[in-house]
Amino acid sequence: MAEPEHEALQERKRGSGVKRVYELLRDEILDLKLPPGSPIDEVHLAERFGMSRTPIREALVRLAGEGLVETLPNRSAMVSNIDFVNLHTFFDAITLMYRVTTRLAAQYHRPEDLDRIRALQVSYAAAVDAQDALAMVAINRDLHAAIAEAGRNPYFTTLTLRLLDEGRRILRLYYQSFDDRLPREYVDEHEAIIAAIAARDVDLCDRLARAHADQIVRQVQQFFARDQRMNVAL
Amino acid sequence: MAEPEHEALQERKRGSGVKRVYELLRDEILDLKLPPGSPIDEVHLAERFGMSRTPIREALVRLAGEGLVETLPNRSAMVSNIDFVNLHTFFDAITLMYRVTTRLAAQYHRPEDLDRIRALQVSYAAAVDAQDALAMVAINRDLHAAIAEAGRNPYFTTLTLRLLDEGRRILRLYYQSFDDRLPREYVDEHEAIIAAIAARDVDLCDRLARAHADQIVRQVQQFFARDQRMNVAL
DNA sequence: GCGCGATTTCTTGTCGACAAATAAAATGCA
DNA sequence: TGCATTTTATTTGTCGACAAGAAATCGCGC
Repeated sequence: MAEPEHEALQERKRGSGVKRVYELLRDEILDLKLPPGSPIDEVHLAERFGMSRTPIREALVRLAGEGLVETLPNRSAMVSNIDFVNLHTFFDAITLMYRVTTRLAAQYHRPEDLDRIRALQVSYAAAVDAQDALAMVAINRDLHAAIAEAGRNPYFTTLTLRLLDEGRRILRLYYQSFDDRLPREYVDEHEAIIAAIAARDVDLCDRLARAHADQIVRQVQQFFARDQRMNVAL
Repeated sequence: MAEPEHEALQERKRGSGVKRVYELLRDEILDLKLPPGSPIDEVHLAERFGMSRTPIREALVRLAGEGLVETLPNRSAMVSNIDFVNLHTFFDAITLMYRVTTRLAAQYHRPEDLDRIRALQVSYAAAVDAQDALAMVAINRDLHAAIAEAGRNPYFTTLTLRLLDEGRRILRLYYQSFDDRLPREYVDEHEAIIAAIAARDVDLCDRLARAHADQIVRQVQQFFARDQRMNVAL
């Protein structure tokens, strides 16, 4: 019998329910705590969070809108699968978004954007030094999200965020394969990109972002190519 | 007293309610029948569609996810405003998506894609000949959507669709300014793009798509620059 | 023992109702 | 009369319940 999530026997405020379950469910999906393909039972979640099915439902609809859960009519929703067959479409998209958002950041960033980006870069380097792969993945997402924000194009920012989140699941599979020796080179590449943004050098940003993305893509592809899990997951 | 939408006193099937109200509401927003900024009353919609508030609510959540309605906590949802100040971000985004999806279409299209695209192009030319601006806008959307589909990258396709829909509202304002003499040149440009896709000429696709997008952007920008409505809407 | 249909169970989709939160109206006071 | 405060009214957010659809179970005939 699942307890109603320790702290919250009562709801704190009126609109907080959906937000809580949305964010937590989201995190659990992206952290692979809820494995792709696993079914999602509404009543189960309702008792777990100690609330009615209505707010659960709304959270699921939102997650479905972002492609994180799939819903079939009259059947249980499930955590959406990672499409290994068409993984290249993901790589194409995130490579382009890396390039575009970095270019725009070079054009439109403001001083406070650079402060945020540099602070994240410090955290990123610390995570690499500490060999903390999980933190590294999470901060990498936040770093590129901050760069996208600095570009100030909401359409590109939205797509980039979606790709970064989807990428969190993929990188999770990737980085958990080598628990030691996190690549120091990403830190240097980030450093170069940030410098190019600060210098407002658009072309250099484009080249660096493309090289950065290509490098990640190459490594992840190599990993999936030699890993059996890929074929199993098909 | 609003009648429950003529035909449907009873629901046809179980899951059809949300879909119906979602699509209709969506169309009304994109056709500017529901002007930007107008509030959306849930109970009003509920009686209008002859159903409970629950499915209405779900449709609104979905529309909010696509950015077509904005919701404030404990306050009425409203049709999202068109952000004239940052219109250039929209133009940047749709220009890039035109280029990318057309390139990808050249690479990955299949014969049946070309059939669909050519059929839409015929409809488009017919709409131009008939001086039907509304149909022209709608078919233009479907045509570029079909091109994006042929490119087979769901991330780009999703963003392109969102931009095309948002663009439907903007083009609506634009085209209703001149009711006669619809530009024949767009037909020719489309024709050239389709030929380049069929020839699988990626570079040509890129150039043509960019020129096509730039041309539309230029015209619309000129329109908004000289139109007072822009400043009013700020 | 096994295939196939009926029945039961289980989960979702929808409903009507109630309470919280906000907006609007009315009241009191200077 | 003008402003602050209380009261009312409207609208959302959440709830529990019920019915429809689909999956699982059971029963029956072969």
